[in-house]
Amino acid sequence: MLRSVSNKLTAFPTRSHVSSTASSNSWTTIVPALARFDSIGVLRAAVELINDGEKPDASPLVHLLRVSGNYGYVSLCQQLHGYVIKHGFVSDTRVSNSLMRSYKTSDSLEDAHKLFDEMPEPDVISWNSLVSGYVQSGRFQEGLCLFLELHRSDVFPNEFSFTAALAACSRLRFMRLGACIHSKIVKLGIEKGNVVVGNCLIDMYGKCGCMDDAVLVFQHMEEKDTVSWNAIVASCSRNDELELGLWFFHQMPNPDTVTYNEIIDAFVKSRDFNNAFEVLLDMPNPNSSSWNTILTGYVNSEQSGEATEFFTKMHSSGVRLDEYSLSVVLASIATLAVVPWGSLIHSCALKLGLDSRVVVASALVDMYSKCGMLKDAEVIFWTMPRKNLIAWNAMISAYARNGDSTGAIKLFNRLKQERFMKPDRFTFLNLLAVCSHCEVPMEVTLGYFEMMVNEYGIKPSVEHCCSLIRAMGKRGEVWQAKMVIQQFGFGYDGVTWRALLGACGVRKDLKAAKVVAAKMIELGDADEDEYVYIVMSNLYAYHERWREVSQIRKIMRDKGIKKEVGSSWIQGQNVAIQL
DNA sequence: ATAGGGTTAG
Repeated sequence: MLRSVSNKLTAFPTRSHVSSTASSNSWTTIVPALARFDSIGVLRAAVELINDGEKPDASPLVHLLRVSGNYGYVSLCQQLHGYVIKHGFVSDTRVSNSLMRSYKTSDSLEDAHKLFDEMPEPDVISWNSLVSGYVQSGRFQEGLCLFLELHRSDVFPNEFSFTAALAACSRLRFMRLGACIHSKIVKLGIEKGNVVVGNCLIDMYGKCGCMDDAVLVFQHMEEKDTVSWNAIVASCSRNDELELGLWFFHQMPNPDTVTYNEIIDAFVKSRDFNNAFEVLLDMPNPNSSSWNTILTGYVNSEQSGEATEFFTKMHSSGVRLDEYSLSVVLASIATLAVVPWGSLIHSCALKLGLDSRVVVASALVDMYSKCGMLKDAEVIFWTMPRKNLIAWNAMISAYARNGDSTGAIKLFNRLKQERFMKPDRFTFLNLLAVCSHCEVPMEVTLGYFEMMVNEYGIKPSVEHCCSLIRAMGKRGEVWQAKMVIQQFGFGYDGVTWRALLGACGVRKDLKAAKVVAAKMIELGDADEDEYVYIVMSNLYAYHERWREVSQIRKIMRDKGIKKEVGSSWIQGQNVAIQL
């Protein structure tokens, strides 16, 4: 954690050649300046003051740490940490807590946790700071574990302790734990008189799908602020209660940009793009989010063409494009696989300086891989300054999609070596998919499946099992695959049989296919039926059983099933996005 | 001189 053993703070460029302004400064003038505004100039002066031998006490140090943390000067924070240790400030919880905050804001959560572990007597603020650090960086489970640990410690939690924990429950859809925390809050008498706690409760119930409880909390709040109203409107929109949401909206005293964005989102979720667009044009202060909401709506409802058109409109209207605008439009381009548009957005990202943001870079990896440009995806991935699990998964799925099982497995092994990074169900989904599609030995595939269940405690989903079934079926282990289907209780799920039938089709195993097809017809899912007929007619044709082929073709004609003509999705012309 | 912790939108 500590890199500097020098007595001087060197991380921050000081202006030693300039006639020192520091001599005229002192902590009495610097501290109020640091307190009033985060300025690099004042920070520089403070660092010079320390290097000139003026010893700060706790308060200036707290300010210094806050400002250097806000600017992301990790190295300076680390050197100040050294200073703090050397001059015996570690036992000062205020100083240590502000050090923790600096590490958090400069994305060094691990350093913050280490410091926390070294603190002799962490107080409730230290705990809250660390819990919220985990929650804010998306590590919800770890945050909740710490929160529960706080309850077992001798430190007494306060209202601040609950808000981050509730936020984590919201994101994880942990309704039962959230409700437990709610009852604890009521017991401690915190519920009334704290707006933020109430807001978190509304949000938690809303995100967990408990609309009624969200409304109850809202109605019982003695004091409501804009966030409370926004949270209840958001809960309505999330739970497809457009009318109720509008009802709250019309009662709201002072709607702000977030409120209007929620209303846009509510319309978008009910596929009412006209009203969404009308709100966007009528609202007082639309921002990037307002536009992004509609853009996301198009992508989510699989209207990629509309999405790219809308993006062009955003650009020509002078809307400030942010990392979300770019990542969403990249997702729509990825489904269209129009390479020139993708490159255009890539250069747009470079120009805006957003290309190394995790969401943008992950979207670029995904876009290039869906356009079949694996090498470009690799370059983006390896040049990312920070990678989260989504980025790793995007790259593994890039290999999987392009049939490179060696690449996928290699990258998976790299991921396993990463500290603080744990493969999740999506990682294994891609890994198992590539194993089932390529010539990966069955025992290797089974090994990953078992690793997922035993080592990482991930419950296999239908999709995971389908990959396993496909892998077995392709190797002629149809009966074993049938056992997997039964064993995991997916016997009534047409998708699993479909996977097996597909595998039989690959192996040209007519005998096994007939058994599986009969099972699928018995389940009677219309969409699956269609697939059965196509696979079976191809199989009969392969075995030159023309009588059966014409019988099946007749059934297909009667049912109006048509065979899609195979074609490539990659497009390479007609640049329609104008930037 | 003396400001370490919390919530809502894509």
